[in-house]
Amino acid sequence: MIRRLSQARERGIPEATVARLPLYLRALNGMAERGLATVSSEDLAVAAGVNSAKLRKDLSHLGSYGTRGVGYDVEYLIYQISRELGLTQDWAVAIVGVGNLGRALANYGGFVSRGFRVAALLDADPEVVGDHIAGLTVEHVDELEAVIRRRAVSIVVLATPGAAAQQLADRVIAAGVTSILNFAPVVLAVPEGVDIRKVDLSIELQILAFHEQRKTDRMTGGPAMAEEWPEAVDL
Amino acid sequence: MIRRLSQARERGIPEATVARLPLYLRALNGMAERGLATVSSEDLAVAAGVNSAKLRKDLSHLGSYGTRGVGYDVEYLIYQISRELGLTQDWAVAIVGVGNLGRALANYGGFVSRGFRVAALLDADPEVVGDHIAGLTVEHVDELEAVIRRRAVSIVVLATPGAAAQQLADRVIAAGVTSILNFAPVVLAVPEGVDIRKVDLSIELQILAFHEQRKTDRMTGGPAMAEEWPEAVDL
DNA sequence: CCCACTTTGTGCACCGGTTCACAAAGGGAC
DNA sequence: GTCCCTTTGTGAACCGGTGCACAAAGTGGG
Repeated sequence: MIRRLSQARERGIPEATVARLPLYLRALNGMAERGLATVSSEDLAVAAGVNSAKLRKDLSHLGSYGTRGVGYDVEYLIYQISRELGLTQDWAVAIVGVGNLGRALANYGGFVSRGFRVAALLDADPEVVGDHIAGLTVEHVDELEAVIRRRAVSIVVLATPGAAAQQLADRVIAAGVTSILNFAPVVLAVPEGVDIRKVDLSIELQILAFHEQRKTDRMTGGPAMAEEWPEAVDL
Repeated sequence: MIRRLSQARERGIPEATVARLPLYLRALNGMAERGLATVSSEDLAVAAGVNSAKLRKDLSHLGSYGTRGVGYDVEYLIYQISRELGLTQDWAVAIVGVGNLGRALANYGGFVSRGFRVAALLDADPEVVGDHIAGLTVEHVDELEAVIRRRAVSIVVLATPGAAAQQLADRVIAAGVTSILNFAPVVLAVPEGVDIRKVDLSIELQILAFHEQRKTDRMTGGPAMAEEWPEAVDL
């Protein structure tokens, strides 16, 4: 991949920084609503739950948008971060799978607020097709490719059972989509150039359980040598 | 914090490894269902979507459970990972906030499957309290502390609007809960020793949008020097 | 204009995590 | 028992990201 860019400033923003920009944006929007004109890195960092040095380094990757001795202009910084994240344009999102989760996502206000527009709902169940949810009519998943093209969908949210996810991912990718948010509990195989993000409720709970166990173990005096495969269990 | 453990093997499992163990577990369960007795690090790594060296190093933190020249015993490894994650015990989970998302979570099968049991649903809306969802009756959030104690809840899922989340977090922590899965779009402040995990749909979409913009920019020849605050916008 | 004060932007040391590459260990054939 | 093949477990180099600490830059008061 060629790395030559016309900009003098190299535009390689670290992934970890990108993941935090939405956090800063949210904190800044709260501040703008409360009428603050400027904010220091220290205050913004506290509001976003990070340390101030990290915040300053993150922002420095976008450019030099602060004023020493003063801080950052709230509105200006909101604009710069929004632009960097691509939220100044509007993104058509299709939700595939209109079960409990798909419905929740369709009705979730947080989507619409910032540049995202739910443009289509699709499902395979004839029982569900035709339902009206969040101002949209559920379409049959057979129409997937046509809908993606017609509505200029660029981001697809997969909220289907695990078994269907890979096949659907293949189809949306074939239809030209390169950004997928996957809620199905499977590891999707995708070609180079396609971005997948995964949200897995069950994994999050398991991570919590690990730490919870660790905490209670500590109080009750450790795992009591339970290192071995118990006799009772059958290999 | 005292770091003396009776075990010879130091039990400090890296956070990154903990986050992948559920992935391995899922892949292994699939293999067990298909009747595989043993699996090599290479095959398991492919199924989990990681590289095999990483997989082996991850598993080595749990102990030396493989056989050189052969691979890992599927059932045995399932047991070891489950035990490490604390899934051999059952965890009572309370879901606070029974809106669209809370309902979806309550009905989500993936919870129950592995050691987790939804033990309570709570909401502030009198309209919702008393509803029967997934075999449970929604209780009023005033009962929060009593319910946590009575049902021995150790993990709380917050699926409320952002405005209510911090206050509710404070209450569940005061009631003795130290593991929280937060879906509300706010940064929660919590004391030392409390584990928070956050799932934020809007942030995931924004990260996708960033990369999507980057990809389309590349095709259309870059951001065309759009570095400056446009004249039209009012500071 | 100059000085004291505030706050940004960043060089640098550090740290956790990833990857490579290989020695060690076990299995199976003969 | 010996040899060859497979696959694990891990030392070591590497890499991205974090946090400290400070110089540079700007503000406001006198």
